[in-house]
Amino acid sequence: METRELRYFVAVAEELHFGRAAERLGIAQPPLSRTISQLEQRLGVALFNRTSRKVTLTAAGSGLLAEGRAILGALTAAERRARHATMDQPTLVLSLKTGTSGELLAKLLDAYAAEPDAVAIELLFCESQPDRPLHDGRADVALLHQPFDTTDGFDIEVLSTEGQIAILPSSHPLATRPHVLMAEVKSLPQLPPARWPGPDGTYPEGPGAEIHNQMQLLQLIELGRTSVVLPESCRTNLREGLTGVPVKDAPTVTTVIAWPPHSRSRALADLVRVATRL
Amino acid sequence: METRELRYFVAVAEELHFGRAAERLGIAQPPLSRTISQLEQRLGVALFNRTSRKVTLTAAGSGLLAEGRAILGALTAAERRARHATMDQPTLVLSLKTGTSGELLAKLLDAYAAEPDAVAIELLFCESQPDRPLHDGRADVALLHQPFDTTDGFDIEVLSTEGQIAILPSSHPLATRPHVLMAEVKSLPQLPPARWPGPDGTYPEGPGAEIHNQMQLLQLIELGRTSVVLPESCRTNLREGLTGVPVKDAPTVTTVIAWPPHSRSRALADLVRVATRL
DNA sequence: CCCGATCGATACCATCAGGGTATCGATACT
DNA sequence: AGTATCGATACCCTGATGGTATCGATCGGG
Repeated sequence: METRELRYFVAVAEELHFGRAAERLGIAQPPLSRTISQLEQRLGVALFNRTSRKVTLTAAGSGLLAEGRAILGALTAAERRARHATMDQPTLVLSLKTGTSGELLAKLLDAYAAEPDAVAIELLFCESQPDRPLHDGRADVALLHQPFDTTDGFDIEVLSTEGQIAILPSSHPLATRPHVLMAEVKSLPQLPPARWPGPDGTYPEGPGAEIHNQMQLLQLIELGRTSVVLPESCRTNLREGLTGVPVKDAPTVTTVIAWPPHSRSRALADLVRVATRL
Repeated sequence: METRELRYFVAVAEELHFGRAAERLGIAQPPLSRTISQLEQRLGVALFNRTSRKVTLTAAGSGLLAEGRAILGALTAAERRARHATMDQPTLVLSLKTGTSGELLAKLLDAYAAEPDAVAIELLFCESQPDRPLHDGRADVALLHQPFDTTDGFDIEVLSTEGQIAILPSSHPLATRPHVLMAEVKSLPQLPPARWPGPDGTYPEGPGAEIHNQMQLLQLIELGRTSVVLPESCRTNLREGLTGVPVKDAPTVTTVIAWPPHSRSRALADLVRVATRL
C-alpha cells in the first residue's frame, strides 16, 4: 500500500464523506472514489460500507484506521528526524510538561552533561500532552507522567514515583488540613477544574475557565477560581497564596523517560542510561 | 514520502550498492539512482555519501533506515490485520514460544473462554523469536519472555516472574546438585549451547548442534550433547533422562503479554484484562 | 602507468497511472 | 413526484516512472 492510498483512506475514514475527504486532500471526488475501490480490490478487503448517501467503516476499516494514523505519523516523524539529523551540531530534543520538577530535570541534565559524548539537549516545553512531539518527530525523547500521559508505542524507563497534592488557594478551608481525600477535591463546587484545549484547539465542555498554560492555572487557583491535583514535585512551583495538601488516596504518579522504539541514537541511549541511574 | 521511495531507500541502505538494490527491487539501476536523488532533494537531506564506486550511509540515513524498516513492517502488518479482520469468525492469533508453560497458557485460555464476548484464540507456535509475528502482522498478541524476547515497540503487561533452571542430562554430575551457578552451566565443555537459526535461516558460528525446534533441543540434552538454561516453568516439559537444576544467579524471566500499541480490538483488550488477573 | 571493469549519474524515450471533467444511478428530503 | 446530494463510472490529458544508452569517476590488475 502506498502512502498516498493510506492518506486517502484515513481522510475518508475520518470524514465518512468522500466529498469532504477529497476537499481535505485537495483532489476531486471521483479519483478518490476510484483509488479507495482499487485499494479494497487489491487488499481483498472491504474497508467501507457505503450507499450513495452513507459511508461507514467496516471492522477491517476501523482497525486499519488506527494503524494507518500511526504509520502516517511515524513517517512524518521519521522525515523530521532525518532532517534534524543533518544539523552540524547534534542535539537531542527533550519534550516535557511545563512545570515538570526542576529538581529532577536539573539532576538529569547535569548528569548527562558530565558524559564524555554528551550532545546539546534542547528542551521542548508543552503545556499539555508532552507525548505528542514524540509521536510527530519534533522530539527525540520525552519525560512523561503516568497515568496522565500515554506511553503507548514508546519504550520507557521509570525514573521516579510520587504521590499527589491538591493545589488550593491558601484561603480555602481545605488548605489548612494535613491531608485530604480525592473525593473531597475532585468536585469542589466553587473550584471547578480548569479546561485545557484538545489537539484541535477546541475546549471540552465544562464550567471551569479555559486555560493555555500552567501560569494561568496557578493564577486562577490563587484567585480562588479553580484547583488542581498534581504530582508532589510540583510543590516547588507553589508561590504565595497557594497551598499544597497531600491527597492520600490519589494514584501515585510515575515519571518515565520515553523514546521511539526504533531509535538507534547513541546520544539517546546515553541519556536513558544516565536517567535510570539518577 | 511514498512507500515506494522508502522501499527503494531501505534496499539501497541495506545493500550499499545501487546495482544490487535495483536487482532486489526488480527495477533498473538508473531509475533507482534518480528516485533516491529526488528523495534527498525533497527532504533536503543527504541520506548517502557516495562516490562512483562506494556508497555509505549518512547519520540521517542510518536513523531513517531503522525507522523505515519499522514503518514498512508496520504497513505490511496493518494490511495483514485488515485482511484477517474480514473473516466471518473473529479470532485472535496468539504467538508464543513452543514450550511456553502449559499451565499458564491453559489458565489464560480457560479464563478468557469464560468471558461473555470471547472470540476463538488461534495459537501460533514459534520455535524462536515469538515477537516476529507481532511485528509482521501475523499475530494480534504474543506471550513473550524478557529478557530473551524484545518487546520494543509493543505495549505490555507483566504476567509472571520466575527463576531459571539448567536442563541437564540426568547422568551429568551437576544434575545431582540442589542448585548451580550461571558460570557453572554457561560453558560446559562437553555441553556447548545448541544453535538456533537466525531470521534469514543461517546459523551463528559455534560448536553446538544446529536445531530447529524444542523437541530436538531436549533430545540432544538427553543424549548428553548440550544443555540449556530455561525458565522454571519449563520443568513441566522435562521427561525421563532430563534433570532441571535451579540456577541461583540467573536473571529472573518475566513473562509478559504484548500487543501492538495502536490496536483497538475489543477482544484483545478483554484478553489482556483477563491475563493480568490470573 | 595504462587499460579494462565496474559503479552511480544523466539524458532521452515510451507507457501508463493519477487526477481532471462529465455524467450516471441511488438515496434522502421536501 | 421532483430536486438536491452523494458515490461510482467513463473518458481524456499530463506527467511520473521505468526502460535503454551512455557518460565520467574510481578501482584493480597487468
